[in-house]
Amino acid sequence: MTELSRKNSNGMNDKFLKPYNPSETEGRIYQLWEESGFFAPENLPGERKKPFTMIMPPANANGSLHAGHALVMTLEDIITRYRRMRGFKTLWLPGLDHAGFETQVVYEKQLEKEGRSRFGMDPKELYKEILAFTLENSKNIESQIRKMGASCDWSRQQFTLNPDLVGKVQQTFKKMFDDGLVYRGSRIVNWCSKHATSLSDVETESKEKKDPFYYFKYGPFTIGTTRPETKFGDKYVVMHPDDKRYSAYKEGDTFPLEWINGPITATVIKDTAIDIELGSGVMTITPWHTAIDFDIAERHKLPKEQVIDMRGKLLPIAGEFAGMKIAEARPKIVEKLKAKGLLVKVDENYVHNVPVCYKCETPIEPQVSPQWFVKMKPLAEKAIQAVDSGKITFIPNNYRKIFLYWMHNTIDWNISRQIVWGIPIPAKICEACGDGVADLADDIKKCPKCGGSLRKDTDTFDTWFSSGQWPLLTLGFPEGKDFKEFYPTDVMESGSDLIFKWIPRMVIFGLYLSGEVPFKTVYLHGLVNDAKGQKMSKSKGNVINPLTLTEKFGTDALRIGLISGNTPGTSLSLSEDKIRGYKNFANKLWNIARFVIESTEGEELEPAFSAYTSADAVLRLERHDLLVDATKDMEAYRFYMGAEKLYHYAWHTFADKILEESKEILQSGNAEEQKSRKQFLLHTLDKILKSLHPFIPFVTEEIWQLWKQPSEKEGMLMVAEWPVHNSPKV
RNA sequence: GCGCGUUUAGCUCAGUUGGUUAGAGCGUGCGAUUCACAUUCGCAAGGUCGCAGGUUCGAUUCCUGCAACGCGCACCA
Repeated sequence: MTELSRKNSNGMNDKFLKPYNPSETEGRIYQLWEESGFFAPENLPGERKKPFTMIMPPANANGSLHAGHALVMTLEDIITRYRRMRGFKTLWLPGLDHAGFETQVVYEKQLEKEGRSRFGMDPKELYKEILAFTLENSKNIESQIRKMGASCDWSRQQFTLNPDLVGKVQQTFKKMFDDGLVYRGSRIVNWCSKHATSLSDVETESKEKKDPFYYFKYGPFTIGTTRPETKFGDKYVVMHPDDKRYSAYKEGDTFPLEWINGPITATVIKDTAIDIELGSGVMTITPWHTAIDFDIAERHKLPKEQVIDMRGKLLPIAGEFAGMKIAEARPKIVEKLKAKGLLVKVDENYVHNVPVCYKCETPIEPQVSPQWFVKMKPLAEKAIQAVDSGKITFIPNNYRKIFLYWMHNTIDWNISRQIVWGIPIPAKICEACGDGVADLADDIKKCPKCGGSLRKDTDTFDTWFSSGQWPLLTLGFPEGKDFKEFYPTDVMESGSDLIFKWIPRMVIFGLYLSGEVPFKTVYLHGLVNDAKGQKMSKSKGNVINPLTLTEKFGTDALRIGLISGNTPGTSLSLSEDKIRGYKNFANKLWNIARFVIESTEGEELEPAFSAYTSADAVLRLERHDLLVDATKDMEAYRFYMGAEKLYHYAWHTFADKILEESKEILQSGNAEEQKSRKQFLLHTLDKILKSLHPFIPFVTEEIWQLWKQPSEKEGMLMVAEWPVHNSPKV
């Protein structure tokens, strides 16, 4: 305080004589905020009845802050600070996600570097190592979130692996099992052979690949494939029932043929899933490794045979090729078929999209595997209803369509993962019939279906199974005090890439467990790309570290640079030049404050002052219109626009025009004119600081502290009232 | 292939329900500046608003078609 209150002979604070220094200021100001306790809603001054709640998307506890996080923190902090200044009982609740598969992948990479592998490690030991790794990293993330100025309530911080939360997630599983919404089934799943786990449909990506497309003679038919290595067990040939070319063949007809490893007998199947137009209109099926084939086999009750094992090697069915990896076996198999005269032709330029593991890009090997599934249809229907009836608003609005499309086309969700890093599935598996049963208390001893003996399930939940319940879990559903007060939350702000992965799951769990939507508004921001609009990636070397930018230009500059011109939903290009420009703005504001304080020496801001000259009255009206306009933008989540308007007003209207002409008035105007102008300047500085505070909290608070020198913490800008009082219609 | 989106100044992008001379930031050029700020100020150049139709008194804005790009989904027959 001594430093803050030191003034020079003119009454000016010495600090203003130097340029604004973010690195000296930010840590100190954040500490001031945090110590005030105002991040927690119950500590906020005044009487606040209406709650405003936003849950922070839990950061992955496995890395450090990237440019995308910086945007999340900025947007959400703007929303939070604005609501707080509007008098809401504001809660922004932070948290961390163990990020199951993601984290395990990161850790496995580290193991690889050390020449170790998770295969063969004691699962408990591995879990302990990853936990230590995660806890270490999470400290990093937290301090980086603080650096961004995030005014979130650290006292309520949550972690998905807190024992309390783990218990609740497991209870949800039990409830869903009892309600018939979770079942165990041997179905075709996305399998990553490298990581040896199943993945949900959103954990795969398609990658364009050019592969040779082979045509083989299959008895009297020609079949095409890019994957000859799966064809060993193919003994059903399928065609469309309406295909005239093959009307001579009847369902169930058999014929002998020479195949890869010798003569086999094939059977004709007719199925409408076949596309007559495509190729020869005939294909053989590999039910164990192709989703469509699996469905056909199910429909016709055909046997399924595994050809490739869970680590991507061929099984004994492949004969001489057994034990080989796919890449090695494929050319050899083609060679053999060619030698036998069965190779008809090869199209070398076949381009297709191959699903790959989104982490390691290993091609997904569909496998039939016993897993836990969530029945999506009944849950999705509720979500559709909620959105259709307007209970959830999407910003931008086109995500509503995407959300609904997704919900109308759900497939059952595979929630079990064969990894240790995650929440254990509280279930037992029957050794005899393979069925599973939810078992929270570990007190079921015999299979309820067949009486067989049981083993404990060693799988863990898909991470989205827990993060899908995040709004409920963080607020202490069902009995927590916070849950009663703050649920449903107001806004969920998230990356647009999570429109499938995360948003629908939260809606589904919210409706299923609590009967209410988890949030009323979904705000989706786009990707943060580099200056050229290219996606940032380590391999391209164009990753911009937000913390480097805060050190160089200050957090405020980064924040407002990320926000202005960034419309929701679309990706933005982040360039250093832009941020540099906003660094100048922080300093400009600093000097505006210095000038106003200096030139109004001896004059106190009179809240009720009204004796403005006619010229000043006009300026006052303009200022009012601008602030109302900006408030509308805030209410409509047009932060990019509000920020720009306020920026433009502060710099190009207030500083460039009004301050310039004030020099004249303050020197040669009469007493009335001078008084009027001084009051106008003081009021305007006051309102500019307040309205810009959500965007650039550090410099505005620092100026405020130096200017007002509040003796009570209630006098902080952070909890000052927003300069427009009523809610303008948007 | 299906769906969603984008296309406006050299670059990155705004443009709020169709309405005079289409805007911002950065960049560029010229000039100013001992007086809050060289992290400054003023002035300027620069756009057939992707292309082709249509609706309208009037279209960057609405509709149709096309093209290019991006994203998502499907497809390894």
